[in-house]
Amino acid sequence: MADLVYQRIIKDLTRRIFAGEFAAEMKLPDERHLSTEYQVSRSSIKRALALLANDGIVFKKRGSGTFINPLYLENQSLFNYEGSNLGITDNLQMAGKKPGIKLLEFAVIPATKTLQRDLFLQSGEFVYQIKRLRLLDDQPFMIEESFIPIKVVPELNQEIAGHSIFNYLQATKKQAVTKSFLTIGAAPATAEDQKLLQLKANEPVGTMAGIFFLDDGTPIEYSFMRMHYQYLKFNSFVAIEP
Amino acid sequence: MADLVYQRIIKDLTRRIFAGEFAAEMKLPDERHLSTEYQVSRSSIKRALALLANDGIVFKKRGSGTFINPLYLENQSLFNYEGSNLGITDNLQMAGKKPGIKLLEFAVIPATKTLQRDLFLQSGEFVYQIKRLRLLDDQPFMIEESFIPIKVVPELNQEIAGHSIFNYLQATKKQAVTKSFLTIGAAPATAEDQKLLQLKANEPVGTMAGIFFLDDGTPIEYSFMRMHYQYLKFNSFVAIEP
DNA sequence: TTAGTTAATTGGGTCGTACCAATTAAAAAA
DNA sequence: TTTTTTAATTGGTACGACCCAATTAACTAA
Repeated sequence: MADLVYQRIIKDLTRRIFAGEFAAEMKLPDERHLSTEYQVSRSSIKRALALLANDGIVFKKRGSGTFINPLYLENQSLFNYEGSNLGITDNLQMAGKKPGIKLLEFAVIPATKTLQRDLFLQSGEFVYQIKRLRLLDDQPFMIEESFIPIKVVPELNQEIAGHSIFNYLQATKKQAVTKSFLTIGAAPATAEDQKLLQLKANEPVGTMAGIFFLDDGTPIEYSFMRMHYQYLKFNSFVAIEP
Repeated sequence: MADLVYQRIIKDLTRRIFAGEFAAEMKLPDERHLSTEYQVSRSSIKRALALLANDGIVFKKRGSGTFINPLYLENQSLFNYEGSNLGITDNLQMAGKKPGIKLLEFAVIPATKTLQRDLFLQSGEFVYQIKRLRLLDDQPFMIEESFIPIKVVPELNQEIAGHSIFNYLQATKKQAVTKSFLTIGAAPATAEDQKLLQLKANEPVGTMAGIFFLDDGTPIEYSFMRMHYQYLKFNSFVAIEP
């Protein structure tokens, strides 16, 4: 993973940032200095910094320097899309917790109108309906209901659904889920939410609904997630062109 | 705008894509061909294509080519972020509702340690503390507490704070807010939330905390927002590198 | 024909140079 | 001292060279 120069730089700079090495000035050394320090070209440094800036970890001011985004230090996102997959399982491992999955339901149903549109299916096609409870260190935190077209993984079964489906796809078909379109929201907890997520009466759930795509643009899954509100920390860096 | 090479390429390629020039194969010419065609270096072509891929307009497959994302042609609005400003007011106008602002508090306070760090202020600098209730069609939906450095807009007063500050900045200083770093979450409603937002006992609030930046990277505002949960709908297109 | 191998195609990564543009620091002038 | 001018600093853009890696097309052998 870190065999590429710019990825190595990103990894190390991120580590140093979170270790507080630049906390005094909240500013990174200039590009030319980093270039000689890491013994790589300035181009590679620029590439690494550009990606860090794109994630909102740092931001650059021409003529002034590259500065650390202080908010990023505070809120290390639960859904910190690093690595090679967008799946929940993978990202939570990075948070240092042990992810778990409890399969609640597993069925095959005809795709509804909405699913046909969202997953680009023809009328009459079928999808898996998979309801799972996600755990962190054996503590439930999210209810996930997923719909996956049968034609994508005809061999899917309860055994596979008990683990990370994205990991299975990547292992067997070498197809990584690299894009997603999500809608984040909040809602009062239902009775089921309260029971499964161990919520008190007035505690809400965070919701995430969205489509996941393979690298080639194929929509592969529609998911609706309800999670313990304390676990919904979604960081977003938005930049629009002037 | 289009005086830069890669921006010129992006603009022209986008035009050609939507004109259907490549609709037959849904594939762009290879990078080396584009390089000679546009009489620019392959590096610039790569840069342009990388940005197009980043927006989900095309996707690249090593060894195969650069392909047009059919989803983008079919449902452009899904991926597009329109507008020239990030402010709440502006975006909600698009939803067709009439935005309103009720000023709750307006004060000048010394920047706290956290604010000093988040807004890159020196010790001893002052900020406006502005608490506002946001309305849509005269219906309250969000409590917003903002902190803006005095030095950015020394002339700010209660009159101005009663309207969109971002619009004021753009109108008077020609400085648009083009970047933001937000953390989205959910929380149970406090007594104040319930009163101001007319929430029932078990109904939660959505929270958004973040920094807003000018185009040049200057942090201009730290905001903490608590909104009626039905109004928290945050769309996010995430793509990671394979 | 089929299966396996090789070559060509195509995007990816790295390096280094050159110059530009915005900011800041230093120096000079008022 | 204050203001203005100049120089140094720092990120931005562009170019082109070189090689790598994944895919596809062409070729070869069974």
